[in-house]
Amino acid sequence: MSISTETVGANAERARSHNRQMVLDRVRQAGQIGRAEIARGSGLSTQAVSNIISDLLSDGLISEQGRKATTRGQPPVQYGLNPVGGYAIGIEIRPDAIFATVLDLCGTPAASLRRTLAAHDLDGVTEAVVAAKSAIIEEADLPASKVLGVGIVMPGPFGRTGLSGTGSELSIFHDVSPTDWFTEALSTPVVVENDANAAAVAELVAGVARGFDTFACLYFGNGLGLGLIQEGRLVRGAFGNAGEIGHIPVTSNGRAVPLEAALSRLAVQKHLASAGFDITSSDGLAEAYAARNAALMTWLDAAAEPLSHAITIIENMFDPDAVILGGAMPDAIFDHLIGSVKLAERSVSNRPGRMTDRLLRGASGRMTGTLGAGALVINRAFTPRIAAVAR
Amino acid sequence: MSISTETVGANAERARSHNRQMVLDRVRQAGQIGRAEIARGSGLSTQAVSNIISDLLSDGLISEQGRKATTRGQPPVQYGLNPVGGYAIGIEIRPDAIFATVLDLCGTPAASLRRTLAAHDLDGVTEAVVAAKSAIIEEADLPASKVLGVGIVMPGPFGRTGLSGTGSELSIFHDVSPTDWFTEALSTPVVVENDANAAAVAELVAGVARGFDTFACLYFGNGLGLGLIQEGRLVRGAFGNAGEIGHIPVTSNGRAVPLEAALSRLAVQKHLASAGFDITSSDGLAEAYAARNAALMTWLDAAAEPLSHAITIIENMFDPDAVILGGAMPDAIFDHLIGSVKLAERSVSNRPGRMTDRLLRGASGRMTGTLGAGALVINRAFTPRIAAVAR
DNA sequence: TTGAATCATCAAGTAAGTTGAGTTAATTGC
DNA sequence: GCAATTAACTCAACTTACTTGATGATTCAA
Repeated sequence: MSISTETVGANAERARSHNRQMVLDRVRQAGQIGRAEIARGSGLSTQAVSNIISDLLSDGLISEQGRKATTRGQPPVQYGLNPVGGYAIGIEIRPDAIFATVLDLCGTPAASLRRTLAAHDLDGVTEAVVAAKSAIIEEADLPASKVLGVGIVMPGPFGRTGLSGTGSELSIFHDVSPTDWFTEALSTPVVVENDANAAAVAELVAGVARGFDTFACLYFGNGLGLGLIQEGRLVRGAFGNAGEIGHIPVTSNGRAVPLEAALSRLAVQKHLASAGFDITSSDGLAEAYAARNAALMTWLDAAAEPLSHAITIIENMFDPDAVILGGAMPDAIFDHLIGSVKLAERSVSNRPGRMTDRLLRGASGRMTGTLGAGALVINRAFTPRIAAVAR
Repeated sequence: MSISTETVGANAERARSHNRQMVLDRVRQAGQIGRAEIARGSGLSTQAVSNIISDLLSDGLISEQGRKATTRGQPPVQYGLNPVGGYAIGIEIRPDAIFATVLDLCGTPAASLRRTLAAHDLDGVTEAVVAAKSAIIEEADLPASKVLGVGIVMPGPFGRTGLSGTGSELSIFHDVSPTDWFTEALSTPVVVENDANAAAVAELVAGVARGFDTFACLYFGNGLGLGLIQEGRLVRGAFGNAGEIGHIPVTSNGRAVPLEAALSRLAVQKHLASAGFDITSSDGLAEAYAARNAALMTWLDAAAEPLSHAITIIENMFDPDAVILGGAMPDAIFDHLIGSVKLAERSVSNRPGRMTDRLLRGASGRMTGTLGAGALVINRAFTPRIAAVAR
């Protein structure tokens, strides 16, 4: 049952689709770019690029944006993404609610909604997801033709593993492929990932990881997850469960505990509860931090070390451009952690002449999971597909 | 200076090259396979596959191997790799010596040699590598046209990092790209990787990882490295230094030490030395193990725990098909470790219905680095290239 | 023995990229 | 100010490599 990817052959049709997505991706990465420049960078002739650009123009995915002043010669016409050329729907399934959002091509949210999740069986969840899709399409008034697909984010790990029962995973999908299931139920292209992977893609598409090729996103959900991007693609593992960093044992006060017992949203809530504070919302945490709540500050002091440990593991295992913190914590708390953590000197990431900090705060805020769901779809629209296709 | 990959456009020429490599890879993976089956699996027409097969036949890369008995219809002609259709040269640069080998298309060694390495400056090393290449070509009597390329393995990490000076890395390449340097010096296609990555590819091409898509190879060099394969490709990190697992701190006897201080070839040698045994060769270790040397057995007992810890980290971070042990340890010692290590229950890899053990011993023996150097080239010959090209 | 199923080849057709000549539009240098 | 230079862009013919559909080959099953 391992996820497997298979390389497919190239024919004219697939080559065209590949080239279209490649050109689109170059336009996105550059912001504005001309045809000749794309041709130089891609190894295609300017004529081929010209034809593809004219396709993309008539599909409304890109728009002409003036000419660029150059040193000599005819100034190249610049093209940029047309944000309203396509939309992605992102749906996040949380234990208590379903969140849905619509992102435009640039990854900017155009609408969003929240529905409490009553039933937790397969049919109930499916129905809720289908309803959320219809509702958000209606709310944003999207023509069906502009919907690129639906991204769905749910807690991992997927399938039966040794971690089953430790988190908030959806056991209703233990024996059903969620991707196949929702593709069927929604009759649309569907991408399914866990929250940490989605957060990483959100940062790649519209966050601080724009321009990065290889990075890691340490994600604070209820537990602690890790989204890994290598050469612009998700590192998913053989069964889609890579990045379960929260379950790595660390020693805390001489005892071996899972990392997420020391470093996660639940960990801080538990610590605060034991000090008599019942704080469960992000706003509550932000207020407590603003008020310099003593229990919270103690926890933050204690959290710096396991965080440093986690980052050392990530850096030495992945050699990323940077590690990004994301998820269910107020920005102020992330900033505090980033300021107080002592990064290891013995790390492959401790290199002279770095262009960015080793540790960054994500830009997607606390809705990063839902935004990430949409970002998965956007990302797929920009990813050329000859070579490997998941099956 | 980060390694960057760039997606290129598809044209007829690149599509053909992609398809050739894809077909070749399917032939390799299947052992024996017919044209129609390749067509079904690849999404190409049988006619297209037929044309490519006839190309590969006339290049001598594959051979006809009879017809397969089927239930009905004309029995398909089967094709398999022709081992003598191409050769890869693998060169491993160790601190004290240079090893070279020639592998045929199936990854079987055809010749090998060892040269002591006198000079350690850039020119000296370069000269030795160039000489090793000529010598091994002469020894194996290879026609130039059949040489697919040269794979070079050297200790990492590459470039200036926070780990500089802790291992046996080649500091002469701190400010030169080894790939560019050797491509120039050898005027052949060159692939350069560290020993752990090469070991992983060796297992993928001709070892126990044949058929795996996503796995990890824990490599005992002087230190401890990790080679990661995800969807058939190396996970290299932003700067080619992913997998430096040996530098992750672990607690041993209450002190934080790098993992490789507890678990590596140097670690066992040091432990034996402190007990009065001067054992530095693999044969020596194997003898000591056969004799149940008390100091060695103590070390092995103590090593089980850090090994278990390392595997837990790898499994939860990568969700691999399996973890493979490879490198500079006698098989008997690996087997002992595999038998004695207690794998964590709380792991994404602890799943019901597994097809393989979670922990396997590599098949390449102690020359795995050198074999891996060749395997890098073999692997590249089978990897379709539209999509991403390193630059 | 005939029909179904599958593999295989041929020849014509087609999609998509390439090539090379010619046009457009800007800067540079006299 | 004007010609030369440079670079972007377009058109039309050409090329490559895959697809399609017809035909034949080979085997098993009824």
